[in-house]
Amino acid sequence: MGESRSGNGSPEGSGALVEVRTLADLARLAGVSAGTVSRALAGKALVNAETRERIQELARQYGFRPNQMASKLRSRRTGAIGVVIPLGHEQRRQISDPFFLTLLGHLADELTESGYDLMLSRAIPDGTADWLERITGSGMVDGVLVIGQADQSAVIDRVASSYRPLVSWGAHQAGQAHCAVGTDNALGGRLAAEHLIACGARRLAFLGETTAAEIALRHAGAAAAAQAAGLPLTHVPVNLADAEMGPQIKAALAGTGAAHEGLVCASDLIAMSALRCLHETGRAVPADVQIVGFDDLPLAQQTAPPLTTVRQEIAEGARLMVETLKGRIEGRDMPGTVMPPRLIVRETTRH
Amino acid sequence: MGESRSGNGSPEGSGALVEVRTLADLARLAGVSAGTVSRALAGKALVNAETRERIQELARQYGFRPNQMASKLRSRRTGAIGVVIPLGHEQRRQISDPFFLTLLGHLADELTESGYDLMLSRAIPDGTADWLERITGSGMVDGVLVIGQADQSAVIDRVASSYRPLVSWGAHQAGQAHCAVGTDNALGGRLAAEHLIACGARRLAFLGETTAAEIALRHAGAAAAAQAAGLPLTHVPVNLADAEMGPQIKAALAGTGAAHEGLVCASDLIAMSALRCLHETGRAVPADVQIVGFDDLPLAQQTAPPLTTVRQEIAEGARLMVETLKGRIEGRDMPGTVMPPRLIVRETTRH
DNA sequence: GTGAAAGCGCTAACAC
DNA sequence: GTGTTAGCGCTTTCAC
Repeated sequence: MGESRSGNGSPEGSGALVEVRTLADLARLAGVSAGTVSRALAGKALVNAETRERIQELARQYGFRPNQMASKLRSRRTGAIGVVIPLGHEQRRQISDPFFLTLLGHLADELTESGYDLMLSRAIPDGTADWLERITGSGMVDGVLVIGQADQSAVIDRVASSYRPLVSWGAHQAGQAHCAVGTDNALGGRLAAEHLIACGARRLAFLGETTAAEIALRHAGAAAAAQAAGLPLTHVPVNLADAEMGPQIKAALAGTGAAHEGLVCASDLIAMSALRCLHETGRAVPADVQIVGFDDLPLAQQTAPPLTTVRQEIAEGARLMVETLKGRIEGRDMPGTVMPPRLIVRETTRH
Repeated sequence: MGESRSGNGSPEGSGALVEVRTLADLARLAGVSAGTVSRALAGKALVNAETRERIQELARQYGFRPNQMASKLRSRRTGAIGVVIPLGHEQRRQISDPFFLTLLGHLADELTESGYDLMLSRAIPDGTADWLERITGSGMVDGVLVIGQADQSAVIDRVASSYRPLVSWGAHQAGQAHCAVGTDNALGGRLAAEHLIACGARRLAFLGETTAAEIALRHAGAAAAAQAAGLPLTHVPVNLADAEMGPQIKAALAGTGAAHEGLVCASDLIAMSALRCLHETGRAVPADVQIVGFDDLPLAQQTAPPLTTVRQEIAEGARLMVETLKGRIEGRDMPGTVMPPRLIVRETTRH
């Protein structure tokens, strides 16, 4: 149910009440066949310019738009891209991560630009692993973008092995079968830790849970840098998705005997939380504790003090994802991309 | 182009390579008719339980999923809701407002919960006013949710007059024809200003551009409260969508001869910017200047000091929007809702 | 340049 | 219970 038509079915300035919902209706009005109307509305060249104009004008008057379902069924092209956010088990049933949301915004822009509609799905991988197939196999989309792999890399791999037009945002791991666009997370983690070390921090901690591959790589990079410098790096697995990060962070920071002087945060959001915890417990940033975030979301500039962070090129990443996907839809075998991260030095480190 | 099937077309553990893409294919395999397969897969009761199981098992083996396009065309029910974000002229071509993104996340949750897909469109109302009709009239969605009216209230009104299943987030204005869910913005603005006044602020300013009706109402509410108290309220029309809010705010605050003591901000984002500007220019919050935000986004708790703000119930609003839309899809004439705002006192005011 | 006809893959009457 | 039939509204050969 639910009317799916706009327009009141009457031509402007006329009292006639002809319902025109189909090509055939309009064809009758124009005195041509449905085929001609179809061609005219599609702007095909084979139609007499004058008839085409007339038909288009008529369509405008009656507010007629061809039914997309029928069109897509017939032409076997949906013009839509599925965008899926797999929510790992650790997360609440809520799309709220500002990084994903920002990426989503950019994807919406890129897809619209390319003439695609965007079908958004929130997937909760609960037991049965067909959350992705439900989208790839629905016949509703020409391709799929997966925002973040969470802990579902295996599922994505499996599906991608037989469904080509799929690109994910995330990490590249050894043996990974699916096409991904993302940042060099290990390098990012290393940059962050090295910067802290260069700024004089000696006791380091990494804040963030490492079930997602991306975060694990950031941690590994930071750990490598710490080891190279012969310094300790504590791992504090705070949960990203949670509003109650504060208590976790405080507990963790208080728990260790030694006060940490340098915090590598798995995301800007965690960094903001840490910033606030330190503020509340009376420790000065960057004088007592130095902090580096990850992502460089717009809000990283708005914190007080502004956040030193490892930038991911989100807009560029969105562009690449869509470009790569379009290539794959056309049958080309586009590779993934690893983008270099960039350290943005602001005021939470003593540079 | 673009394969839209997953599965490799062969049953698990068998070498057979039968392509099963249609109901007819599966019907042949199962030795029944297409109609029966359709009923079995839809879980209809009229099918022999045993045949149903067998068919479903077969479908699973071959990774078969009925084509949604065909299904929807035939059943005249799309199972999708269009979500549109009209970007007013003042904004960049980018969905980035964290309030909208947060609302979008909640809408995605609610719609998924109700079994609907979500078709996201970014609409740029450029000249021709058919950005909404393109969605309502496409036959692709059972209903439409509009996130924010921007300066397009007239267009939404016009479309809504003949397209019933439409609900927007935003303001209720006199003479408004479309169904909206939103907060009592004038009351919110009043609460903010009254609180500042009660906390001792005497020179007030409202930060935010008022082309969108919601913001205009917040301003009006604040202005009314100021007038009732016999106090001045300067209007500083900073642009919401812009990363360069900082300079605008600084210029505006520096420009006026008198230093403002109380800032009513049109959004939490503007409040964060103001917070930072004041920090940079060495004015203490809340000692010198007090600030009230609007929205109560999660990040309002993360600022230093945490933001006093006027809370909008975003999750509840999303739930209401979907509930209202579902009613309208079923033909009921659901009214809109005005939700009460709530002042959340944190640390940017001297309560 | 235009019309007629044949489906796209599915669902829903209607028979049996 | 299940098969058969007739479309959903459009696009696209194929004639003319």
